[in-house]
Amino acid sequence: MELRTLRYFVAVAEELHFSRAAARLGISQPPLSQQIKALEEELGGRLLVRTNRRVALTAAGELFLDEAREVLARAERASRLVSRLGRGESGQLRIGFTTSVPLTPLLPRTLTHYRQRYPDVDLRMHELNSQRQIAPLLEGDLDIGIMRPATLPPELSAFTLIREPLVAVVNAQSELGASDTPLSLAELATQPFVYFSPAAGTGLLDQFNVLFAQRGLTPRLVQEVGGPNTIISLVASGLGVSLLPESFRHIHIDNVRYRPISDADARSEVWLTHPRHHLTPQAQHFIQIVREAIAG
Amino acid sequence: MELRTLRYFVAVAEELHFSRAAARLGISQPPLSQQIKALEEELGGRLLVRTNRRVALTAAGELFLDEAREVLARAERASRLVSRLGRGESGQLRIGFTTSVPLTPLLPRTLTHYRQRYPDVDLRMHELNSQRQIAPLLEGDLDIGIMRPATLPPELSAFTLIREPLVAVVNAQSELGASDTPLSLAELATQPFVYFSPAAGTGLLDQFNVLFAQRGLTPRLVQEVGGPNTIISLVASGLGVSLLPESFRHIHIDNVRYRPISDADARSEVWLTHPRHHLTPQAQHFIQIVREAIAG
DNA sequence: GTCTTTGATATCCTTTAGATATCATTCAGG
DNA sequence: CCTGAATGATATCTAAAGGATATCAAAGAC
Repeated sequence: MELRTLRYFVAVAEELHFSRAAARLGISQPPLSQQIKALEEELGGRLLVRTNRRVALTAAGELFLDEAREVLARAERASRLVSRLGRGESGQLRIGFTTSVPLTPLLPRTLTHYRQRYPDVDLRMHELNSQRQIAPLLEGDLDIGIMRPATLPPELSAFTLIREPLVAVVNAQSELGASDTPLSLAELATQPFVYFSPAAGTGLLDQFNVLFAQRGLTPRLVQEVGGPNTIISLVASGLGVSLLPESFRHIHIDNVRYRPISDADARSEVWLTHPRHHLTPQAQHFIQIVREAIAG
Repeated sequence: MELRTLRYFVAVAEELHFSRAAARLGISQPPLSQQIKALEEELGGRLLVRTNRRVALTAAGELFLDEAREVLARAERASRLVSRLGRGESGQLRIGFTTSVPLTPLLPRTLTHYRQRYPDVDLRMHELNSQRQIAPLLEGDLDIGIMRPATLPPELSAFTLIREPLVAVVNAQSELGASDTPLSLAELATQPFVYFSPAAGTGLLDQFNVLFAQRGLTPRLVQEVGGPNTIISLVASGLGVSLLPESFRHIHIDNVRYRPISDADARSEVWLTHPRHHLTPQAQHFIQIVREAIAG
């Protein structure tokens, strides 16, 4: 017994007429008669009484009609549900992101598009620093990570979403805060620094260290903190200077001034990171949309 | 999508191993891979992730596994239910019978056998006189009628279950009640008669009329009654004589004596009547068993 | 009685499922 | 790091099942 058989039987039971049912099914009448006959043989009893040019259901046929409809409905429902899920039109999408990412227009814009295109996907956003996104990505607890550059295990793959210059964060009342002109890293390194602690897990710290090390500079850290907002606050209070991606310019705080960096390699990136293989369809769609947003 | 596809998918999802699943299904591995692939294409998404010699379910696959099991279970249930009903192992059987029938051992014996063989059939016995069984038989409200000979419409068919002699029912105190020897219809016809009214609907009345008319006898009816028990009671009270099938001998009432009839054609029959075509399987089985009981 | 309707039957063809042989990938173990 | 076993994918062929066409048989309708 196959679903086709059930579809055929339901058609005949509804039309009570083999030829009409066959036309409805888009097949010719003889195979339909044969299929019904085979079904009756398999079940071991008549489902239809073919009498004097009239077709009627037996008691068994009545019962089977109900049951067959039920089975077909369930099968169709299963197909629909799984199809939607498999096509990434439902289900969920779990995205990790760092603090700085919502400051750029790219992510909000992408999320808006994605929501419009896939309104039935349950979108779960998790604010996590770069390091803390890696384990969930590996374990399948996160589908996509949006993070600063980091050393990734080979199971993860990434591409650059945003490339932005670094800017100096200085106190407006301080010596360096007197101007808006570009500043070199060497100049900046003369000042006491407020920066992330290694425990903060951000990829920016690595970049920071590399940049200064390449120039033989060792800035004096006066305070290690956990988050960029704290950095900016402490700069505002005059504790020292800092170096952050340009998107933090969106954070306006009294007494804080952002100055461009003249060094050409003082740039930072935002990565989209994902498991190298076996992306969920939802994640594939998200990546598709984010790529469109970058291109457009 | 067919049930076979679902069975295949469930096997793979349970084994998480194509070759083992194929072995379990009794097919070889390549067609199984192809069927799963085709299923995934139809649904528009992956159900299984084939990674490094390990097979795992996707989210869509997990969902589809549940759904597929459900569909298969329902289909099997439908098949089982309908099969039982269609084979006459469940459902119901409605039998009409006249008053005299339970007096013979045939019907109780047949019912016992039938119940043993088909314990799940809902057996409904309706005590109805011969005439009143015809309409329900025609309209499908009765599957089988057990009745006295009657004129049947062509849609009904009958065969003889029991052939039994008629006996005179006489009052023990009366002149005819003095002996047990055979009596002729002519002798009996000299006495006042107690018999069925035409409204009683019994086939016996027709036979009665024919028997006497053939001999040019016109017995004097002193009382028309509705049922055989009333006839016997009235004979007991001395109102007259009567003529009944031998099975009524089982009814022992004081002052009533049964005497054989010497006329060879003074016999009656019990018929099993049924719709000529389209017997339900339950009815077919009952007829089969009743025939065995007659033969054995 | 003849014609039309309608399901069943017979035969052939097309499609699809399944078998066999082989390949590609991966991972275990030396 | 290389070799070999394990395992799913691919290619090709065969067998079976589904479906089409032609025709028949039974039963009402006129």
